[in-house]
Amino acid sequence: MKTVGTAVGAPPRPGLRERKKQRTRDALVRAALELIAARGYEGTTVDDITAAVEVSQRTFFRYFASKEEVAFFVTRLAESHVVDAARGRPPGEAPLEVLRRAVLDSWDTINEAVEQLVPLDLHLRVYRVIESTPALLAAHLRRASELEEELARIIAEREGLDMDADPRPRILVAAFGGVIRVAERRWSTGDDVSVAAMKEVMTTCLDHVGPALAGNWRAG
Amino acid sequence: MKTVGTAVGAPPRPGLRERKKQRTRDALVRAALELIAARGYEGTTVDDITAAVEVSQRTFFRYFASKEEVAFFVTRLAESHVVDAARGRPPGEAPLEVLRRAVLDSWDTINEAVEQLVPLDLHLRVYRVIESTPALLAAHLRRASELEEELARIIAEREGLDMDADPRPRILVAAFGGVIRVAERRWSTGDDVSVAAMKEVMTTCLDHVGPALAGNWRAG
DNA sequence: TGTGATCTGTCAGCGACTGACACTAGCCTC
DNA sequence: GAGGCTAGTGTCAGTCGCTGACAGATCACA
Repeated sequence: MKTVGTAVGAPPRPGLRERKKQRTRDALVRAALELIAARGYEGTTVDDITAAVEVSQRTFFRYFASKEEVAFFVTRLAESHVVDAARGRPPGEAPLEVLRRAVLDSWDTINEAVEQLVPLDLHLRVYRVIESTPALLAAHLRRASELEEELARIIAEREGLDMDADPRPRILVAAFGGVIRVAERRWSTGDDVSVAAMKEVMTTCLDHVGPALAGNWRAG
Repeated sequence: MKTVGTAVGAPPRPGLRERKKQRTRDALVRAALELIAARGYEGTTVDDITAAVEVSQRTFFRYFASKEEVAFFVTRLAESHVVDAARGRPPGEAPLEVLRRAVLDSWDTINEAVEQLVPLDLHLRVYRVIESTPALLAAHLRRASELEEELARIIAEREGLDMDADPRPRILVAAFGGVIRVAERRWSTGDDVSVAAMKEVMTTCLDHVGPALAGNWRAG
């Protein structure tokens, strides 16, 4: 009984108000990312962003809890895709394989979803700013640790374990997460920033974990 | 020719000025940690801290770059001990063993050094605040990642590798670091907060990594 | 069309942090 | 021991991120 004149089952087309909100939110995100990519994070004030979109500062903070949050808007999208992919893995699959496939397979849909919002190139430039800005890097790592907690929950549930009694889900995910971050960094600072390259870097990094943990590796 | 009246080779006793600085720095750290442990991080303003020590806010920021920094003063001590321990490991030892021993063996000297500055119990209470305050947790993770970078450098050097060409040092350290963080958290939230308990938690967590990464672990 | 819920802008204010300046106190030389 | 030099401190003013309170505008819906 919310709207009239729309077919049952069809997604009720949002009203004017909702669409307006969506538009200003998107405009804020785009302006923010553009400015951050160009002038850096600290070099961009919230007033700069709101001036570009012609809204008040107060409005900005009604959409985003902090200046940080807008910088991670796209990243957030990617994270939710990974979680969904992990949830969708077939039962019985080995835990590490679940994580591996969740990350690798979700990349295509991630890029597609990102493009809807901002150019992929812009996102990459912002990502590099995140990696090189202490305050943002800290926030990024905290977000990553929250994502790991979520993934650990999924693994624990799949395996029928109590996360607080058995440390293995968190351990696996923590080790995995550490490796992913190394791979992310190698990819974003490398020459080839294509999706294929990203997958390749991830794969080789993951393949190195076992051997790296096992004993002496003089035989490079 | 710096001072007169002190035997050659003896550490030149710092002048009155230097001692005064040391005293206010220590007083600020102690007051800050006490307040943070009692009222939480956000509940403690810099003005609260400086009022307790009777110095101006400006002085605080000449000693510490940020409010965060003072919260990590003790943590910082511990970190440097771990790095030193890793550097002191005998050549030829396997990389993972270097990290393991560096962390486990340095704990005794860490606690000793911490006690010089503040009661161990206070440090533990502050640590729990760090873990439960988003802003501090983020900073903590960033610091940890810097520590990992340093450890990766040490490993790479020991093994005669170029860190930027060979990802294995960073991968190993990242995986290791992830596990250590899980162990830290398990320990700090558990009942037994003794050093022995800490070592035991670390050991069991580290022993789980290999098996956790390897395939299916239904056999609990 | 009018009524009520939502969204927005303005304003005032807090807390972290910084630059500039003046003042004080330990240091060092003569 | 008086002098100047330097380093440490306090005061002040200002920026930036962020929030609560209020008032006016805008949309939804009967």
